[in-house]
Amino acid sequence: MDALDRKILAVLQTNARASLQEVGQAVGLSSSPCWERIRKLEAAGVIEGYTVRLNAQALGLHETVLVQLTLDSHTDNTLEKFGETLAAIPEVVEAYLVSGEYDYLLRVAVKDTRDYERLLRERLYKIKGIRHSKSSFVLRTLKKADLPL
Amino acid sequence: MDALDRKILAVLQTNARASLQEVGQAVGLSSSPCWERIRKLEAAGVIEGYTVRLNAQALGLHETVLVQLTLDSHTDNTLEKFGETLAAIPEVVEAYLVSGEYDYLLRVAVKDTRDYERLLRERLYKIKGIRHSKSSFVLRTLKKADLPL
DNA sequence: GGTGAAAACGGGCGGAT
DNA sequence: ATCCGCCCGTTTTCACC
Repeated sequence: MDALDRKILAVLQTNARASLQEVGQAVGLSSSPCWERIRKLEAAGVIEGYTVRLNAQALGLHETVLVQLTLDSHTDNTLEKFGETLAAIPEVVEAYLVSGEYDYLLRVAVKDTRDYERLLRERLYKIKGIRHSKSSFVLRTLKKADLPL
Repeated sequence: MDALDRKILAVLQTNARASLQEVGQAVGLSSSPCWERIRKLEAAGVIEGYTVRLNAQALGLHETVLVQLTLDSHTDNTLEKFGETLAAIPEVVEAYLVSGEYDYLLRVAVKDTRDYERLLRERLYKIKGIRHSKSSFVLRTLKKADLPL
């Protein structure tokens, strides 16, 4: 992982479909060594995969909600079960176990507030051991950036 | 945007580098209409671009911090200036204006706690008009998923 | 670790159904 | 609107530096 690798990653972050020649040109290399480096970055697990950046609005996902959760118990078992439960809820896009006054933060993407109410009632509140929950609706997304390199 | 388009998007979410033939096979179409549909989804802005999923750990970004911020003022001007300031800080990966008891939530990716302390001192605390801030360190990432389709 | 060229592959566009 | 096939660019390999 040298400076050239980071440059390559930066290019791929902005356009993962750039041809190897474009990548090479951008970093000052020909296509073959670029390909070799990318292959190694994939093998090393630095590159986990390639995705598409989608417009949530265009897909009808008009509301994003940030949910703070506190659980009753904090055993290994609880954490694992909770993780599995969240994994099964497609609307839960991100989930973090955090330090501080609450335990978990979720980012949830839903069609509208009615959809969120249903999710809360039928999915989240059905989870055993939730002591407390607080929902904050996203009013505006100010930034959504790639990882700093 | 029909069911086929959603299927195509689902395939691209898991692997944006899948060949058109692979995508076609997965959705039950040949490559040409797939390409046509993808082109239209790009033109319509549903597909905003293609990125690479990177392993933050492997890049030396060992800490993720969720920062709650409250500002003094809430005018249009304040919001805009604040947005521009955040845009210039590469470690700020996500930033939301939210409803509730605090105003903004940031997700910040840094090398370590020392790095975060520097960011806080040299960048965030330099922002005029911050009334309050609260940092929560991510102890475990439970989920990082694509948008639900 | 880099280049450059050759072979294999897939994307991009026509015409037919 | 989907399929088929042709052509050209790109990916991937390989011998050489």
